Amino acid sequence: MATTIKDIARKAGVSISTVSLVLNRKGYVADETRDKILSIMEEMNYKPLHSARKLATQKTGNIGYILWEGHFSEVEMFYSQVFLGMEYAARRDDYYILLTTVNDHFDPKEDLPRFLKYKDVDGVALAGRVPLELVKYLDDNNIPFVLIDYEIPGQNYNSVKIDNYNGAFRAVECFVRQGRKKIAFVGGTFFHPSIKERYRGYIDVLSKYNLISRKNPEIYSFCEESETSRAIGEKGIKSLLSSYPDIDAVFCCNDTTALGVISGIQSLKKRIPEDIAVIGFDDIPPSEFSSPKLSTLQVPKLDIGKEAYKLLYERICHPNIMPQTRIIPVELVIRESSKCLK
Amino acid sequence: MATTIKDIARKAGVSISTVSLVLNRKGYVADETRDKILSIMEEMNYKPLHSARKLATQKTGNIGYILWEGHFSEVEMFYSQVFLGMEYAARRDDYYILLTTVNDHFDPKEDLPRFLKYKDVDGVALAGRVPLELVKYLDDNNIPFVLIDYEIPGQNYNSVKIDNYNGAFRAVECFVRQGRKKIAFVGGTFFHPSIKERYRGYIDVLSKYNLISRKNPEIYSFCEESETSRAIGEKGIKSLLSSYPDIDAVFCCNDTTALGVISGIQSLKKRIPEDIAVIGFDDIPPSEFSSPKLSTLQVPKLDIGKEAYKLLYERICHPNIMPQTRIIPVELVIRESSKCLK
DNA sequence: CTGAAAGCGCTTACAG
DNA sequence: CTGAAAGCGCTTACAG
Repeated sequence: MATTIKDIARKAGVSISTVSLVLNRKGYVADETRDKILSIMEEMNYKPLHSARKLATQKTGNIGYILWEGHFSEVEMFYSQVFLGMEYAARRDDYYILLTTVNDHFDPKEDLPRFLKYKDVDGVALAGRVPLELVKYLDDNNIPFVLIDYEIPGQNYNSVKIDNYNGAFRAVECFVRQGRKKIAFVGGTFFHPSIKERYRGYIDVLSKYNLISRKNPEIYSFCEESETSRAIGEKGIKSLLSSYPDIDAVFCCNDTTALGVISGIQSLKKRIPEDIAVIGFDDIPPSEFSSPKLSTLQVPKLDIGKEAYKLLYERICHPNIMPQTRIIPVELVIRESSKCLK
Repeated sequence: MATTIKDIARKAGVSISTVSLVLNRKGYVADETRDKILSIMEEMNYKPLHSARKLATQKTGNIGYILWEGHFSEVEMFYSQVFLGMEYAARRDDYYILLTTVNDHFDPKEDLPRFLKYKDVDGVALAGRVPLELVKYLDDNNIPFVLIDYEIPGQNYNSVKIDNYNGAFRAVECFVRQGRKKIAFVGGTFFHPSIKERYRGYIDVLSKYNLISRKNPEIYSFCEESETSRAIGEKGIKSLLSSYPDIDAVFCCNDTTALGVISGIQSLKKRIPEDIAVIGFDDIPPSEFSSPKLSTLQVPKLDIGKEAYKLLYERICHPNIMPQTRIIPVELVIRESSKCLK
């Protein structure tokens, strides 16, 4: 048998109430008493039993982390890193993070994650694109939640976002400063708000520098209505180059796509960055090892998880505070694929 | 307030004991009573509170899943998929899986995962290479555990392994059948038993077909003492080809390495599979999209997780059963990188 | 086959 | 500042 609060109380010659008070840093306890109890706890290696605590406080001590299955199964380490960031942050408050996935076809009656069905979480983080019905369910049932890298138009929810617009803006502006004129965009479905925002940043730079205008309305962009992949990147750039062989820079909606773009450019025997410069978005691990190494916008994944946790935690503690949005800045990392030409 | 066992009992006109009995499918309850209770539960959407249940049964209802941080942060989706497999299997018994990472430098006093420190799990799955001290800790403390894709020499623990040897054997034999003679191996550290086994399979095929022998002892293998990566694959094949330009096939310790090998071969302007055939191991998602598409040994990741769960569960229920090892078969998937030549 | 009662290990007003 | 007591929602011998 593990040692319990009773054992501590007995050994310290106090009641279990007092032990509980010092355990929870609540109420007034004489310094002397507190120190004694603390040292006995230490000595006996006492750890309160979570299930007992949860039963008494009517809290679950868990947070759910829900990810669309497609995201989890693909090359995306992105949301796994965000998960880790949450898990690190949650240690502070002894929260456990329960990870599960949901499908596209989501019916709240059938597909509700177990931890929601059994009310085993105090709140939920939704990572990336998730079914609307799920969000609605959480909202209707007053379950605190936070959206990560996703937003629902017209709704004001707790959310943590990447600074997609400014990141894209900076990347494309960097091309312009290098004197590049024909800057293409390769991406996936705009169904994901992040991609849309990145595209918006791209367009705004072109406008700012008159690279598109009324007399020059051509936009070199390829967007496939599907999840991003290397394959799409390769296909996209090949398609663009066949129509516009003088493209000299490509901004990609993310690194996965960019790695495909690099392959595509190389298979056409063009040089990177001499002929065409490439910048991605996300900074996934392979980007550092690609050849040439991929320039990209570094997204601090662990920080995103951490912020998401903090937001969610606040909401759990104060259910009535206003929903907040936190924008996480990104950093432009210039590597070989967009090096400045001499 | 959610509905409790009391509410059900009152409405059914029975005691909470009886409700509990039907909840747990225990003891004898009159069919009529049972049906009535069941339908009332359904009607009131009753779900037992896990923390209360856990407190009463002295079980935690959780299983820990521990992963070396390096594995989680790298390109490896492998162990995430295994995790998913466990999570699916665990639904059957209402177990939650708690995922966390550990570092290389592991001190049981400092770095013990929270769920172990607080005794919040009934058992633990160890995925891939984990610190020996951790395994020792679990063993010493009689905490049920299962090793996934890892083994500890000289120890007989519950474990789920990939059929590395036979997979490798089949892949290399496939090269031989195509008439290839100079078959190379590119890999990472043998510190990981799986890689060692794959190498063993490779060598045994060479011996079987007299591709190595006393008068022909040359082995074309490159193994870097580090974690595998695309970079290592690229470096490895370039190094091998500079010494042995007539290599006509490469078996790689895993797909990540193989993708690097492909880049390396392509940068040297050799054709795949005409000049050199390539086979990897694991079947990670990018392998299907590489150009050429990578032949590989498909490892059923979800099944591994499922088996690991089952093994662990049995062990939790029957602490004294003998440790078992389950070998999960793999399937050779021939894609473009090792297509047969006409 | 069913119910009353004790117990799991904690928290939390409340009284002093 | 501290303790006695009730309570959180369940399970489990035990008695009948």
